[in-house]
Amino acid sequence: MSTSTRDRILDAAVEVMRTVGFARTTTKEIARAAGYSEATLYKQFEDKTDLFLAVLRERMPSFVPVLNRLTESAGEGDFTANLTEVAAAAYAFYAANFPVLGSVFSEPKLLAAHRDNVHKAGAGPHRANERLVDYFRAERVAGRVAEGANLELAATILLGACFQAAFLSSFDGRPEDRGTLLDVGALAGTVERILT
Amino acid sequence: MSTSTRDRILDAAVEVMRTVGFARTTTKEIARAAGYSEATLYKQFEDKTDLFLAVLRERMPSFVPVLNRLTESAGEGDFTANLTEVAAAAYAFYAANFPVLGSVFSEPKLLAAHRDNVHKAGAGPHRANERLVDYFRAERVAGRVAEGANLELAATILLGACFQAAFLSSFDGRPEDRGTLLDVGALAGTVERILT
DNA sequence: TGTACATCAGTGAACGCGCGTTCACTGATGTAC
DNA sequence: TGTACATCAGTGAACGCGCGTTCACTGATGTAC
Repeated sequence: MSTSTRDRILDAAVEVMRTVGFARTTTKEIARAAGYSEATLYKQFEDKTDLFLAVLRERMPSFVPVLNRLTESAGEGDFTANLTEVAAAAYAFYAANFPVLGSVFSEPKLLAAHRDNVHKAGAGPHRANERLVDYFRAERVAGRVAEGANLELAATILLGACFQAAFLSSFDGRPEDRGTLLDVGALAGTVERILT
Repeated sequence: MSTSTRDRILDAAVEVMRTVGFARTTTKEIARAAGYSEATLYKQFEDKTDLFLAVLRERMPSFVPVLNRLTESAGEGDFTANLTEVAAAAYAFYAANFPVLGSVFSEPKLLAAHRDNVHKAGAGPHRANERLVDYFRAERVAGRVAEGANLELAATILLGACFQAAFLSSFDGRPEDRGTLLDVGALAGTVERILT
């Protein structure tokens, strides 16, 4: 089972975006990286915007599966360890994708189209917050989260801290130094205290 | 005292960036918005990158002054009210500037040059976190913050929550709805509890 | 005062370049009889 | 089996356009005598 032409183009596009940046991601560069002529891109996609939207839709990973898995096994494992896992996954995701995510804001038309796509699919960046709240709710049922706790705020705090730390390390050009910039363990501990 | 040609160009550039987006901010558009010919841009700036760097350096506001003022009057006023003020200022700043800030990631060369500029000036986005820690430290001296509190984490939590909320509202295209997306008062209260 | 010249902010029109996009084409593979 | 034709993934070369940039120029203002 070899990968399709379309898949190879999408892979090439996301690689070019990551290496030379969104603004320099031209049809020529994508074709070159994919090993096809530019004309082939236009057999697979209507135009450049269509190709970009497909990359955004089909090549952006997510850490929502981590949240779903935790929700299913709520009440099990060490609570702090679970929160640490969420924070680490969130940080890794944001740090890996901040440059691409941010770049989309440079083309308002593309951003609007992507937002509509994502909205129709019931997805979007706010989805992570909602799913984290779902997990907290499940833990509340399991008795590990207090009744009066502000779940939305706790989720914003946990993900927001990871998001900002990822932004700072992307800005400094070193997306790897997660340990120095954010102590995910301490963050998890603090969020746990907020929830209990 | 009329504004200089240079100032008018910078004002026009930042306006165009905000209205049509970074990718569509061409020399033609800037000249048009400023009321000059394109040639005039090149009398004031070496090239387009030089102009963009000047915009980033001289036209990006900051909420650091808010933090400095609070630090100077540490121990005064209501602590929660102070934290709420910080959160509101941070949210307003991030929401207003996220599109431009994010767009810079689309041009890695520009990002690197801006990072160096900002680094030489002793500034940068991490500066807000540092100055907030300074404020917390001053409040610790004033007796309103506990000795063992993790000040860096508290700062990341406060600013990170604002940052992510600003991102979400920018993504949804409505940078104004601060009230619905983030309860700055509840956030301030939670951060205060972390610190005491 | 008038006159000659220097300075300087600003411009119209052109430039080469690289972009996204298209078109007529090729050559390999599959199919019918 | 060979032959004639259809299909289809992929391309080389060109296209018009809008970009950033430059150049020779203008016309108003300042200055010297």
